[in-house]
Amino acid sequence: MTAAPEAWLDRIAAARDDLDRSSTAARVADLLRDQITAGLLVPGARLPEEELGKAAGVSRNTLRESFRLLVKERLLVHEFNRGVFVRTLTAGDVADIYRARRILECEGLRNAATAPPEALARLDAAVTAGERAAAAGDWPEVGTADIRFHKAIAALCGSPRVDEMVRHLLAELRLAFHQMVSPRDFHEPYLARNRQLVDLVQRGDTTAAERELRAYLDTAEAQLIRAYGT
Amino acid sequence: MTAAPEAWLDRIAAARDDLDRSSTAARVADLLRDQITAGLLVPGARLPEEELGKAAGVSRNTLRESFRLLVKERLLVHEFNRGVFVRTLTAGDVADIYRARRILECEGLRNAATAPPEALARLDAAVTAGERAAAAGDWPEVGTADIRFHKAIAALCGSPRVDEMVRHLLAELRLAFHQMVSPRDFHEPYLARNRQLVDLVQRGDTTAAERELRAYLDTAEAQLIRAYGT
DNA sequence: GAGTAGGGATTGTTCAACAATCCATCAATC
DNA sequence: GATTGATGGATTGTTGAACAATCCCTACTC
Repeated sequence: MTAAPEAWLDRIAAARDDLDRSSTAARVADLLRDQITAGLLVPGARLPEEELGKAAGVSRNTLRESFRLLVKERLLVHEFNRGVFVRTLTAGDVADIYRARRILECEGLRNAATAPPEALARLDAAVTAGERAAAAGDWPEVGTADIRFHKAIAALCGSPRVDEMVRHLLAELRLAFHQMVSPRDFHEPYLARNRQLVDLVQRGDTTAAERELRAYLDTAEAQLIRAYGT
Repeated sequence: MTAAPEAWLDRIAAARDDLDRSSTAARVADLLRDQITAGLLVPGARLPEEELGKAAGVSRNTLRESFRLLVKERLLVHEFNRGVFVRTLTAGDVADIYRARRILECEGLRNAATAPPEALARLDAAVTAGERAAAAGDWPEVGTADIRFHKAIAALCGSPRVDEMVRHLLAELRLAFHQMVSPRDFHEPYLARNRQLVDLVQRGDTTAAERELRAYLDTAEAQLIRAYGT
């Protein structure tokens, strides 16, 4: 016997939105977002309406709706009468993103004691996935697992709005990641620190965990800004 | 002699954006946002494309671009094939907004010690403006001064991204404010508490200030949710 | 009363057109 | 030689019309 008699109905209901219930503009935005976070669309690249619309198989108007969405997510910038471009982060942007991350992620750790067990489990799962990907030499996957880990930390706040903020912050940060020379050199040192962080949380020592997270973010920020040169 | 030889050039560059550099879609979005935050467009109201486009003097396509912006700001909701509506907050939404506010505003207070003096001055200015508006019986203005006060608290973080998050949170919250019966009854008790909060900050007692702010937000949230009934 | 077949109204999307703006190029001026 | 001015092509900004898809109300049937 499966769990509840209506479990499959719930699954259908949950997946309902993802089917047709979305406009083409939203789907094109998803497509572009994927290309950007995967690093295929590099910062500074221009997105011509006519050409891109033809490539995506949508009209200019629909494409422009997609652009508005991604501009609000700070992945694209819109220069009036000039077009839209993939955002290029300044060193100031990177600093501000880390400022916001420190606030939201540290708050997450402070709420670790009262967080539901499945939220804590997600922390461990993300770190484990990162370690496994590292063992397999799949460094891009290490990167996404790392991002999942930090989303899970912030999710300890238990706030959908905080979740969304962090999702946007980390998507933005990917714009900077792709200017790093080697994904491996950037991510490898953090594998052990992530594991240590989870251990501290599971041991209930949130104070030490927060101190460790701050140090973690400080060094990552410094490394990123150093690579930026700006 | 004026300061640097290029100082006026910098001023021009800084003011450059504010001129004509905005699309009609953005201007229409501003218009609608004003109507919503002023409470003239009530939650649940439907915004028909044809009719509204005619009223605003823009085409449907341009109007739809405006809609996308406001949907991302969570002031409108878009139901596929049904249209866009002014958002109606649930009790859960209100709770989540206050959860996020607690995080960001308390963090602001914790940074009060290292914040620049003009940021602290803005706190005092907002509270004073609220007191003056109350004396004049202008209760809507008391409300906007209160919002300015809380934006100033969060601004102590010194992060543009946090500023934007809080701006959106408070804009959303206005959707709930307008369901309150009397603006006066809602805002009046908080005038004295705001003043006390500023005093604590100026005295450097950020711990007491944070405690007071939490209590403040707790009661405001409870009051709002009680009025909601949901 | 429950179910169901129109059918009008609204949204989703495309297309074509034109004005406004940008940008590279070249010419003219001092 | 460097700055300014004019030219023209390319791209964006915005509009209007068109049509398919969908929703929702209504009238009808049983």
